[in-house]
Amino acid sequence: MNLKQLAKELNLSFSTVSKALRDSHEISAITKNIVIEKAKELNYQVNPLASSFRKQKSKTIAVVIPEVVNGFFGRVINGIESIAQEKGYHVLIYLTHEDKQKEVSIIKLLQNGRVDGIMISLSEQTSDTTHLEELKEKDLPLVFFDRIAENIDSPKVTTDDYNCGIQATEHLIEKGCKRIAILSISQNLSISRKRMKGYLDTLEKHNIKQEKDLMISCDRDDLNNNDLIRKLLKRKNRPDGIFASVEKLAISTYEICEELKLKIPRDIKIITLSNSYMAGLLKPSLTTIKQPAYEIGREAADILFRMIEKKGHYFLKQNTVLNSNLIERDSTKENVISP
Amino acid sequence: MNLKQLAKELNLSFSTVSKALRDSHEISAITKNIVIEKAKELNYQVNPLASSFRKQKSKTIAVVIPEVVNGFFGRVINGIESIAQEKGYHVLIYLTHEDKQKEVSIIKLLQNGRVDGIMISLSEQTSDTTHLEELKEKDLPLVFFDRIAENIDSPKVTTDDYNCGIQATEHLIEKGCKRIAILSISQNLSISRKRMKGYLDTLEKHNIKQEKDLMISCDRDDLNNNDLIRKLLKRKNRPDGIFASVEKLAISTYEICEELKLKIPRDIKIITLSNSYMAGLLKPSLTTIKQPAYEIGREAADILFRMIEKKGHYFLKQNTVLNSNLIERDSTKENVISP
DNA sequence: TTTATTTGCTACAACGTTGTCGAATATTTT
DNA sequence: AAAATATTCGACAACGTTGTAGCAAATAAA
Repeated sequence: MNLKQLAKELNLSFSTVSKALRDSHEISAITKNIVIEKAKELNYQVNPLASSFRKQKSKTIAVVIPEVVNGFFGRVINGIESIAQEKGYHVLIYLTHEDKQKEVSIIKLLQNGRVDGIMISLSEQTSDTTHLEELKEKDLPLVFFDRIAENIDSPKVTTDDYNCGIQATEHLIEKGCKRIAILSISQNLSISRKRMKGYLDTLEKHNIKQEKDLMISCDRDDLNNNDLIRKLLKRKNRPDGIFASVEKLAISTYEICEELKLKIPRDIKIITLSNSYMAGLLKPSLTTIKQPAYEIGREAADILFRMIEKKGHYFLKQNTVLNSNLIERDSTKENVISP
Repeated sequence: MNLKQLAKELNLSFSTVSKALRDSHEISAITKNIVIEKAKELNYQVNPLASSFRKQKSKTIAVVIPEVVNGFFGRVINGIESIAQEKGYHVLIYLTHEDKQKEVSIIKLLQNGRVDGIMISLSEQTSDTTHLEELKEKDLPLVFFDRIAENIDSPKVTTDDYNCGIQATEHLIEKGCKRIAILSISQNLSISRKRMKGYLDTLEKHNIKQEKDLMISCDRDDLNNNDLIRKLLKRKNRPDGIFASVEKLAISTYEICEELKLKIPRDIKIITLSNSYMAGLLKPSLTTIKQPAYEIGREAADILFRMIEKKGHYFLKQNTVLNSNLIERDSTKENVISP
């Protein structure tokens, strides 16, 4: 059932029918009604492939993320999808698995009109961003969230990463930690650098020596990460506080502490960024900094649609920063000093 | 840059160029090379909207799921995406949020060629399935996973839900439970009914009385679920074992046990279906039945692509069942009888 | 009444690609 | 050498929709 057939049924030209269905002012209310009724009766729906092709608009956006089995990105997708559904857009998902090469080829794939806009959170391997600059040249709307590329003029939605670094470190110091390690992900990522800077600045503020040995750079290789953490905790001069910049590193730390018979929070305190609804039920319950993931998704999607539809305000240099909040639990409980 | 322009650059007809790029046998190896080189040089890529339209194939599939902030569905998407990327397909995500009406309208949206195939896991409100039967009529390939519609002849990929029900119940009985409650989700879902049947059959096998009061039907309203669980655990004759058919209900139970000062596993033992990598670190660690979510995604996607491309074998009545496995942890530890 | 203007509809040309068919060579077979 | 067949390419018509231009008829203004 297409326009032509529907038009024949109605004894109208197919352009009249097309316009009637799109509520054009050129068509009288009477004919519009007749057409709409008939369309409903015959269950006519526009062919989205033809329509997209003609208009060179796909009504589709792409979400490019490192992974999806992750409370944070899951919630972001939720936020994005909620706005997309409101606006009648479709959402394509692409996973980079933290692989720069995959990210590049995905972006290549998206350059030719398949999508009207792109939302991306960079892979941790991404330092060079020429593949994204090409998008800008093609005028394809682009919004970054969380893992942004600072050098590209596209709207960005992030959390207050620098402040997270400060909060986490301050919290550990407050709870009595003297030697604080940071488990960070790739320094390619600005969020990582900012969290690190928050950590470093806070140490400095408290006159705590910065030690390279306490700054562990992890990546997507979980086994290797575990080795690094194990080595860290096995050292005679091991840290008494750990700031894990992502949840999975905190979980690994928990496991290794168990393995090494280290008691949390007695021997070592842990704080992490996390969105898990299970954090409070861990053994011990895990102090977290919770990011507003759903809101990030909604906000970023909202901006993207404004860009696509070229209405409403947005600025290319816009950087929307949403606040995270610290939820104190047992993993950073102060040690009671026995008399 | 389109075919016509590229052809002009090459002094060839655009149909020749089109064929050369698609490696047609009609074109000589020499011209193919020339064309391919030029295309690379000028960075030509086919317009996917035009190509899709012409072929009436979008190279896109839809994944319709209740939610995404969930270890299970996240992993399934991972599996789906991995196959899709191999095959050069794109993946659209739609969330129903357990809302039947949303599911229906999403399915309506997908009926007109926007996607080449659909994978779905039903919302818990879905009992009537006429919206899915319409898809069958339109010959749109459809594969169910996990939450299937038994009455529709489309390939299905599930786990051994009946067996899960048996395993979980047997495990609790083995650990000394006498009064076992089941927290199940909507009985609309066959997985739910099967798990229930496994539970009931196992009780019968052990001559344990089935009590309606111990069968709690939960839904997407978390607050209401919590009330139901709270009521269950506050009863003087409260259960000593709980089989939660989904993870979030186990987590709620943990929280309510804490609230009511019930000790797990001493006062009450808990087992649940879950894919969380944090289960082992909960307080106490949570005994789980782990579903092969990633494999479900891969298997279901594989079948869908066979259907779409009409090659390889598949049967409409095919029901692929993958096995889950029980991971015993502390939440179901046997009580030691003090002398 | 005549001339503008508006209203309501139709005709038609895109959009960029793909597949069919036919034509011109080139190659093989008789 | 002629005929049959293969190879290689070009012309062209779709695919279903949308937007522009045009053309009547109806209404308003002169």
